[in-house]
Amino acid sequence: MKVASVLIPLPVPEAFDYEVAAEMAVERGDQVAVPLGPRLMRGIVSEVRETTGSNRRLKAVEMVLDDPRLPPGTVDFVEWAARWTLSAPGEMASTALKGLRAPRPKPERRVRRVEGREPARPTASRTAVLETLEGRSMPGADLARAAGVSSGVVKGLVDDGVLEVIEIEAVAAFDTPDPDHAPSILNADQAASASAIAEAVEAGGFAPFLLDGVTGSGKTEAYLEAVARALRADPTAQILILLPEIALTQALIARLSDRFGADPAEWHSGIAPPRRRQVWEAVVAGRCNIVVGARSALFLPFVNLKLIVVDEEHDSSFKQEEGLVYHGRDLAVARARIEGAAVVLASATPSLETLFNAGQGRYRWLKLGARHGTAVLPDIRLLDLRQNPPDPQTWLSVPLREAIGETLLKGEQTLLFLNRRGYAPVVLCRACGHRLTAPDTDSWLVEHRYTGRLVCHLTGFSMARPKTCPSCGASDSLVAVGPGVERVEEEVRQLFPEARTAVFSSDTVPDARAARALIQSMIDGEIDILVATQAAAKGHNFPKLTLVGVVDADLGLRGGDLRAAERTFQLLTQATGRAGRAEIPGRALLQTWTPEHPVLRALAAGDRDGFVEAEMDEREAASLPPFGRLAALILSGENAVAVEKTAEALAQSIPNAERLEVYGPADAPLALIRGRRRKRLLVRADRDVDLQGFLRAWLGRVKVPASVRLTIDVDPYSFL
DNA sequence: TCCTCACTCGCC
DNA sequence: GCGAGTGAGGAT
Repeated sequence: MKVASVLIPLPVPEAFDYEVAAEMAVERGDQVAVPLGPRLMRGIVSEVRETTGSNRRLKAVEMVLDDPRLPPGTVDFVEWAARWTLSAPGEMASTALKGLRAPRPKPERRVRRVEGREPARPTASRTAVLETLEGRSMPGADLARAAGVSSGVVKGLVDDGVLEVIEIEAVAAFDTPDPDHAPSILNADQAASASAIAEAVEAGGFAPFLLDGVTGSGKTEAYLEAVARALRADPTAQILILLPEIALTQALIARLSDRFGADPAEWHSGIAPPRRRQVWEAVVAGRCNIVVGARSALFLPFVNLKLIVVDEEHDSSFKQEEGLVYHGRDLAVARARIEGAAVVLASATPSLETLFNAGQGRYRWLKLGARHGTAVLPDIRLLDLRQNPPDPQTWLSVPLREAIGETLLKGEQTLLFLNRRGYAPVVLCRACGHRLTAPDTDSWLVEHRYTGRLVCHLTGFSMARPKTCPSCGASDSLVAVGPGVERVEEEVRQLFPEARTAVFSSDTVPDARAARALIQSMIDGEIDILVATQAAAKGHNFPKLTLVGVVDADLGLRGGDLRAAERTFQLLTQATGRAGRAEIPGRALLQTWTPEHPVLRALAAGDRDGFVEAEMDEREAASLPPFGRLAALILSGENAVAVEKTAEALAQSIPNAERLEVYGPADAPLALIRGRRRKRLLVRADRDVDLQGFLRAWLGRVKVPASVRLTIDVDPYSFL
């Protein structure tokens, strides 16, 4: 008997077996319809085998669906990713079918001439229509407009049988990229890096690289040259370029279009579903060479994947925290290994994990030298707020104000960086000290003056600012505490009323189009002072920007997060790297209360190696990543007792293991979100311990009731 | 004694 | 994810 294992998009731990009728041709990767209980479900065949029968009576595969078969590498990858993240393989598999959810784009209806038919009554309008059409076909409405007649005339000709309506299936054409369209002139470092990558692609097989170069050193040109050479060697090669954020895709797509004379395919959650379907079908058919996308593009059904680039690889946006929990960078390396492809992790501030792998020789380390052209790294200085404290209720110290004024006088631009949305991060009552929070949630409400509302950044809850304190009832007692970008902009406008200011945050820039518009007006010099969250710290190039002021360089160094120092270093490096990218040298001023902090000292000295060395030593001493591995278990539920009991049950059944410890259960830092109690356990293991195996054994011993949700986060980034 | 509702389990 | 099965508690 022939049996197929089928991955079904449900939270079940394994594939289900189905009998395959003798005459039915089924292969691994096929999409099939299978009965499950009373329903029919779409599934993906993970294995087909001959058996002599089984204990269990199997249902039969209903039919093989007409949709494309997933390539073997895609199925391997999905199964590996499910094992790695301890998630249901069928759910992981269904992410590889995301492109098929939408209907195909509607076929276009056009009219064309029917051979040999003439209008019975050739009026002037009808003749005009037929002359406009000539031998072509076009949409009826367009034809009527072009001929200067109403659409009724065209319809009349169709009714007469002179014209006929045809439907044209919209098969998206992806132009073939031309590797020789507009090559860049590379410096020696760039050329050497591009060659190393290209040679690995041509040789075939898994080859991981770290492409390491400061902002402006030309990483993009280097990897695009490698892409060009890969395409020259194999015109059917497929290349995936991953970016941490959708907002960055447009700029890269424009560069790819310039370089290759063809638009790459774009893939992320912002793309309309019918278009996604076109991209998905083109990728699986090998009709599309280059895809630029967010982390979900890793699950596309590539048939000849040769190279993956993970740009800004250190960016924690690659970590998906909701639904399936995975890290796009780590999965990119895994996919490359499975497909036998090259993978390039590119960054000016690589993650410690990647630096560790490069240092150990697991990744080839490609270094790019100085900035392109004449631009030099900005002069970075710390402003000690203990010596220059800002006035009460203001956040800009005198030296920073003076620097902004000088920059303004010279007609150059300033970026003030503060990684805090809204007007004020906390609203509290002066009468009773109560801090306003969202209902049933432990996180503070942030005041937004533009919208006049108090917003919870965690749950999205918002409310009008109350007149009286909800806790003690005092009136006019609520005060906004601390600065957000809106409040800093208010201060700037008071100090420099003549300056043109703008705020760049996810509130003022809700989508990619708005981001592009704001970035363009910055480039065009229509803004003098831009106050921005991290949304503007990444990847953009502002030629007239010469001053970057970091309002609160200590933000992010507080708190016990494993990666707090690393993240701060990366963010501030990116932010200060915005200054002076063109002809004019730039400077960066960092306001801090702790100028002696090693991260800030390393930053001011431009000493990345010094920072990395110090941070690596600390991690090694504590056996934390990259020297050890972590996994977090988060239990949550509305029933606090059930959550508590489950956490206790887990703590009671920890399997024996060497070189591995379990911490907790403890209240999660945000112990209450949307009325759900949260408990957390943390596992630390040495690098060579089978962490996933341990977790599987552990979870096999404990029954988690349906009222409690268990989230497993292997290699966690967020410690909430 | 019957009915409702919340929860649990299996689905191949 | 969904439907069938189960058992406790309430109204009749």
